[in-house]
Parts: sequence; C-alpha cells; structure tokens
Amino acid sequence: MISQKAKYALRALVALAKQPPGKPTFISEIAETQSIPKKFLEQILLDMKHHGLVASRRGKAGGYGLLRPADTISFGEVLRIIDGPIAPLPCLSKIAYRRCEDCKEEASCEVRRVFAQVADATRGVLDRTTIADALEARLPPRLRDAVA
Amino acid sequence: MISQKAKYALRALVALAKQPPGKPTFISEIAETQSIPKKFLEQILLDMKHHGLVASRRGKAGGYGLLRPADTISFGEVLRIIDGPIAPLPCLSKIAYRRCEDCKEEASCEVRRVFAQVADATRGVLDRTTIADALEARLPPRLRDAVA
DNA sequence: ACTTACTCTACAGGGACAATATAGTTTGAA
DNA sequence: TTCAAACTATATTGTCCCTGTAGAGTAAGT
Repeated sequence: MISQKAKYALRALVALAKQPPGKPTFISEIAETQSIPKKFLEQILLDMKHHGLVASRRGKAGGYGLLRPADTISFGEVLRIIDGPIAPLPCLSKIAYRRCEDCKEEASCEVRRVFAQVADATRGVLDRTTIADALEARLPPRLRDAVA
Repeated sequence: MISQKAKYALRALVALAKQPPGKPTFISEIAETQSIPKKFLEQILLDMKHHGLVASRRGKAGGYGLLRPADTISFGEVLRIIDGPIAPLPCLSKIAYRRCEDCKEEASCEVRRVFAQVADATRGVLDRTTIADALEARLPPRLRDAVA
C-alpha cells in the first residue's frame, strides 16, 4: 500500500501537468479540485520543491508549477521522495540498502530471492512510467518505448 | 515493504517444507534456527493454522507441520493472511476492495491506472511462486510452468 | 503426576501516518 | 502604505499498527 501522502503528491503533479506551463497554479485550487487537505498539500508541494520537481512563486499571483517536463518525472522518483524505498525488503533496496539482521547468508535466502523478482517487476513499471504517461490514457507505458 | 511478521511466516513455512513430512517440528527449533522470537512465532503459526496452512500436535512429541503440499502454498496467499491486501491502493484490491474517498471517477483516475499495472506485475510473481519454488534455487519460477 | 509444548487473550512501547495549528514572510494590488 | 492572499516553516496532536512480551490455561506423552 502506498501512503495517502504519495497518492496526493502524484495527483497534484498530474494536475500541474494539465495546466498550461509557465502560469503558476494556486495550492488552494489544486486542493479543492483534487479533494486534498490544503495544509497537508502545502507540506507535500514544499517537499517536492526541495527535491527540484516543482517551482513556486509567492504573493498574490503566486502558485506552483512543474519545474521539469512531465515526461522526465517518473512515478518511482515521486514515491521514493514521499514514501522512501520501493523495495519490499530492506536488503533489496538500491537507495537504502540494509542487511536483514535475521537471515544468515543473503545469497541463500529463499525469501529474498523471490522478492527480488517482485522488486524488479515493480520498479519496471514505476521507473518507466512518467507523469506524462499517466495523462495519456491510450498508450500503456510498455508501448511508449516501442513506439519511440 | 512487507512486515517483519510476514517475513517470519514465510521463513517458517520454508523451514517446515524442508523437514520430512509427517513428523512435527518444534516451534522452539524453528525459532532458534531462524532467529525468530519464540512467542511471536507462536502467534504466527497459530494464525497459519487457523487458515489451514499448517497443522499442530500438542504434548511432548508435538510441533508443527505443513498441512498442504509446499507447491500449493503461494507467497501471495501467505502475505494476504499476514499483511492483508497486496494491492498498492485499496481501490485495486481483489480481496478487500474499497473505493478511494477522494478521486471522483475511478475509470479516469490516472494514478489508479498506473498502479493497476504494478498490482498485476506483483501478483504475477507472488501468486505464481510457491514455497516449493522457493526451495529450488535453480529454476526461476517463470520457467516452472514452461518446463511442466 | 509431571514435564514439555502448544493455545489463547491481553496488552504495552514505539514509531509512522495524516492532519492541524501557529507563526512568519513575500508579493501584488487597492 | 496598508491589506490580503499566498507561500514557508516548524511544532504538535491523535490515531493506528507493528513488534514483541506476559501469563494463564490446555493437552499429551512418560
């Protein structure tokens, strides 16, 4: 299960991607149209800003906008920012590897071997699918590379 | 991330699958060899028993053993018992579907569409891989069906 | 009977999640 | 220049779940 926060973040980015670029969008506007608590969304967008995904302008005509093109922001990147590692076991994470204290030798761990496959499959989808892909209902992301 | 409890459960089942069938194995033996807190393991095995995966015998010559053949117990089944739904969003779960309160129409939800693929990929591995597969280091589970 | 092992319920400590509160800063406009 | 709208930042709260422990009870072999 992904966290509510990650779901909000993804929905907010998708919403920003739909707006004409260059013109900032109010937090309050996103919060209303997406049914996200406004103060919570503020934290989320601030977090995304610190990671360079979005930019903001203050003041009355302020708001948020995507800083990078929507087709360069993957679901995996967002999830790692909000929820942390994607791997189902700490000993399978690429960004935050941690040995399992129980489990004598990693190489012969049956559980690890199976979940390594789960991790690969999951990352295959999440790291290949971008916010831009999500907007195009027609093409499944698998076909994107094939067509390009 | 799967829970520690689920990891223990899978390791315990793998350990039971390695034992000669028919002869029960002590909880304390599994607890020691697998580095699992004994009292915690008791709860886990009891839970597995209630779900019909293992059987137990009491008394001095008691212990636990697999009730079903190891190649009929999938990782997915165990995970659903211990951790609940595998789906990354409640609106994608087959066993515990719940609509997302936020999100106006499911059919046009971009986030849902992407995670539906993640769910399929994950289930593809977990529901096809059994405890017996985990024991055979050589054959990746994908090949199992092809060979059979 | 006596020991060993399984059965069951309850509960406690810690940490993560979801959100709210509060205070402050910046900017554009009246 | 004053105001209000909007973003920035940090702190705090309540709830829930995860992990593990405690303890009393039950069954079975010797």
